[in-house]
Amino acid sequence: MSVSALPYRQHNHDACIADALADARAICQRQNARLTATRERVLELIWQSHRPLGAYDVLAMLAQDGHNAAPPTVYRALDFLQQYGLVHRIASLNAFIGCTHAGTRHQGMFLICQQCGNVLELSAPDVSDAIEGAAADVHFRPDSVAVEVSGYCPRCVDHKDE
Amino acid sequence: MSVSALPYRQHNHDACIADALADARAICQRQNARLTATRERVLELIWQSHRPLGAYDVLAMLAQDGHNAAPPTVYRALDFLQQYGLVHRIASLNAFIGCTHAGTRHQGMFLICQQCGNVLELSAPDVSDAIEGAAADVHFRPDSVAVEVSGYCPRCVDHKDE
DNA sequence: GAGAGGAATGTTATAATGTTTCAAATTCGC
DNA sequence: GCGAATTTGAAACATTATAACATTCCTCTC
Repeated sequence: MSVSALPYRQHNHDACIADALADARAICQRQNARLTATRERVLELIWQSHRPLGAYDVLAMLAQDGHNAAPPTVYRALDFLQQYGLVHRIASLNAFIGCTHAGTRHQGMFLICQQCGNVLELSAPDVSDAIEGAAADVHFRPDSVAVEVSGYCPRCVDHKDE
Repeated sequence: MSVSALPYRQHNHDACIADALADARAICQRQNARLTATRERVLELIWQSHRPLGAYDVLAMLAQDGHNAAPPTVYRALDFLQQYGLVHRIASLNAFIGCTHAGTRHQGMFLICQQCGNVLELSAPDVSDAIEGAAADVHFRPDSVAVEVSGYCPRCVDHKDE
């Protein structure tokens, strides 16, 4: 819950990882969910950066550990992590990213930088409200919402044409 | 531009198709874009329902026409249609749907019914504004926005537990 | 209306992403 | 420890998407 809000700013990323893992352990314990070694390792790998990772990227990194895993291993771990709100899947990228609001009730909005690939997850109540409102207007009942915004982060917007 | 706003309501769907094709022809002519036979046929197929179609679904339907096409044919046609705003890709479904706001400047929001599979595209200025605002707050410059809401349409919300 | 140049399509192969299935191992509650 | 349930392993397969290169078609110019 203590994670820096701005991935593209200088920060001690090891702290991001450590925080995320600590949060995950707490969340799983509270819900009697088993954060097994594989699952934890996958979460750690996902958190290596603020760039989303594909399932097969994770698979390759596991292979470097000497863990000779097959695709289902990774997908299962990712399913588990998603279920407990520890990672999100970015549909437009077929990739996964660590959740920066784990444990809190939220509906993510993702700002994806086309240049550097970093993704910032925002919790934007205004956006959620507007979506709920628009859905209610046509009597649609939302279940899950994905807001994925592709564009340029503050660092990259200036150097776009170089 | 004359298309019914509510896919799951009774309507003369042939009119949807005819309108969409007429709009497409006008839009392409205005921009000197070639709406070739294949492209038009793909658009027509996409419009067969208000449910999104996968590229390989389109491919299979083309095959029934006797058109022995390969995947690139379909993907190229879809790319073209997307480029001119005639279809949208729903990332969370890996599928494509006819645009109900073709020709107008808009940023779609998609309401996807988990039960019946119909998709309603809304043009929701409130949502767009909220997203732009939230992005601006963190100095992010949006380029393209995808809002995909999964849930239950009015028709299905009542019969959900049967 | 011949021919050059560009756009569109055909064709083959392959890459990337995700799932099914069943067996083996581990963990949990008793 | 023992049975049940959960988790993981392993092999095969399904689905979605692209690369690369050849060919055809269209348009424009002369």
